[in-house]
Amino acid sequence: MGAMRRAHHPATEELSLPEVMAALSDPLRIGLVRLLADGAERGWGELRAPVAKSTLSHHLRVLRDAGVTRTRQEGTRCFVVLRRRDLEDRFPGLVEALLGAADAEDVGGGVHLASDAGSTAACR
Amino acid sequence: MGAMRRAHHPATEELSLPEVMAALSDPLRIGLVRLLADGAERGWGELRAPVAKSTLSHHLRVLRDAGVTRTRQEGTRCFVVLRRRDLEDRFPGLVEALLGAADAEDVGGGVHLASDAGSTAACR
DNA sequence: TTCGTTGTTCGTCGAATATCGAACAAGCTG
DNA sequence: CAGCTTGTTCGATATTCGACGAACAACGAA
Repeated sequence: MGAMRRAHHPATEELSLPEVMAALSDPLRIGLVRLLADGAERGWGELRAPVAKSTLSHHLRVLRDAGVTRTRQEGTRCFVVLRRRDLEDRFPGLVEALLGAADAEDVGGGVHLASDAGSTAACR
Repeated sequence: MGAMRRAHHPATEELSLPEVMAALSDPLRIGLVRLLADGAERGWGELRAPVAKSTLSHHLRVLRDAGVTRTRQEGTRCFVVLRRRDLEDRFPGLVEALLGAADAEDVGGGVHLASDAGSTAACR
């Protein structure tokens, strides 16, 4: 793939509150964070969103540049994980509050895993 | 003044998480929210920020439209107050987390009250 | 009524953002 | 090596955003 040259990944101390807030102000990106909320590392290929792959790549980059997620590359594919610990250290309670609110109104519901049946209606 | 026609003020149930997050992703607006964090209603004239008044008006509008603040008009001047209760109802913990993080790194420190000596160095 | 005060709105600019399709690059696979 | 898969990057748009100064509107005061 495109090398993902210099994946950047800001250090914990470098996280910027406005930047993180901005990264978390897009429904699609909130949806991605919700998917990653369980702490599991997800493969790019598992992610399904109603946008072109280049657009999804862009959003994942915004999250990564802001320090919200960490991307790892393994062979041809890459994996994403939420940097929950780092975020909690710098902005205590922020992610939890966001996730609570986002779940309550299903923000970013268009984003789901490949294994999911139909987004909201997971079971049955 | 410019009438402030149809101040809009979304109802509590209408608050949008992405919109609120976006409103809170600007350093200057975060600074304003920090000023209003004590729950006190502030007059427009008390607010000091390193931008033109039209720009400040714009930011206050963004906050109001997103439902973060409420603006009241009294005669010639208007007053602003943080809609903390409403925000807490819809997005529990969000404002508190934001304020905690913002205070920790003095985000939006350029915004202060007219009575403040020099922003950070309040006393002496 | 004529000012002065106080904010809002307008027009404009440059920068940033969201999106897409196409081209590209880096690893596997055959 | 040739080809496939998987993402990234590159334009190209269209939209939005932040900022400013100037014009405007509403109210109180002289």
